[in-house]
Amino acid sequence: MRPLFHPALEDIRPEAILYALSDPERAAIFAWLSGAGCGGTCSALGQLGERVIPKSSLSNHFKVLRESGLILSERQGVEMRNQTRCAELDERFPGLIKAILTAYGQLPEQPKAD
Amino acid sequence: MRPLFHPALEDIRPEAILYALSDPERAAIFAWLSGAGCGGTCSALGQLGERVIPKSSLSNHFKVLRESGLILSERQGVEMRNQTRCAELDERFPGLIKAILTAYGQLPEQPKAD
DNA sequence: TCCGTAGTTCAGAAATTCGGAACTGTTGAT
DNA sequence: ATCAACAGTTCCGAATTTCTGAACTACGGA
Repeated sequence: MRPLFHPALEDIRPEAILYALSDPERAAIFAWLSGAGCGGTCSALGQLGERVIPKSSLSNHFKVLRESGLILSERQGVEMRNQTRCAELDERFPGLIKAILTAYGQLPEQPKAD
Repeated sequence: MRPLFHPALEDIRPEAILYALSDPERAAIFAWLSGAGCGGTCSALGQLGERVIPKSSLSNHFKVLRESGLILSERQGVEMRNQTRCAELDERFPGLIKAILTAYGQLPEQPKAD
């Protein structure tokens, strides 16, 4: 397995962030990570809405979030702990993440972990 | 030519906005429209950065912006006047558009019309 | 009516995304 | 040490989406 790539704060590009969060499934994962203080793992995520997300897709979602600079992933034993980079991001792009989460929050659908 | 579709304010979805603006070319067009108070047209746009954007691509960019709810297009004689829906949008998604434009604004590249 | 300009639509090539199956790496049990 | 189970990744073919040149439509002026 290749080592995980995380962009440096100054290399994070707005288009990558918008792209990553333009997928409602990914946005829901990110929102869930923002909420759950602990480092969320793929398997802890369970289901988001109706659909069961195949694990290869889930893995890809985390990869997109990671490489866009939205989250930090770290292997911890057998599982992968993920946390948002919200504080850093708000420094670089003031108000952006919050505005996006708020925008999504206005819709009925909520992320729900089982 | 089919009549132009514009979503009602309440039908505008955050994912559509993020998707539309996750393309730097489209974001630059939108930023340019936000700046230029007048209704910008395709041909007034000229060039954005290095690349000359083919007009079919340009037409498609405007369509994506329009159908995501970001801009209002109106035929005026032979040309199409476009303006942003910033005020409305800020009501529905407070702070979102501004934060996105600010995020892009931090990068060196500027939209430039010839 | 005929021409030029502004923009749209069409269609095929290229690129991207999706997801099942196989694989890797880690832990714990025997 | 070997094995099994589990968490997640990678691979790769199918489906979808994007891109753009060429053809087309719409309008205005001469």
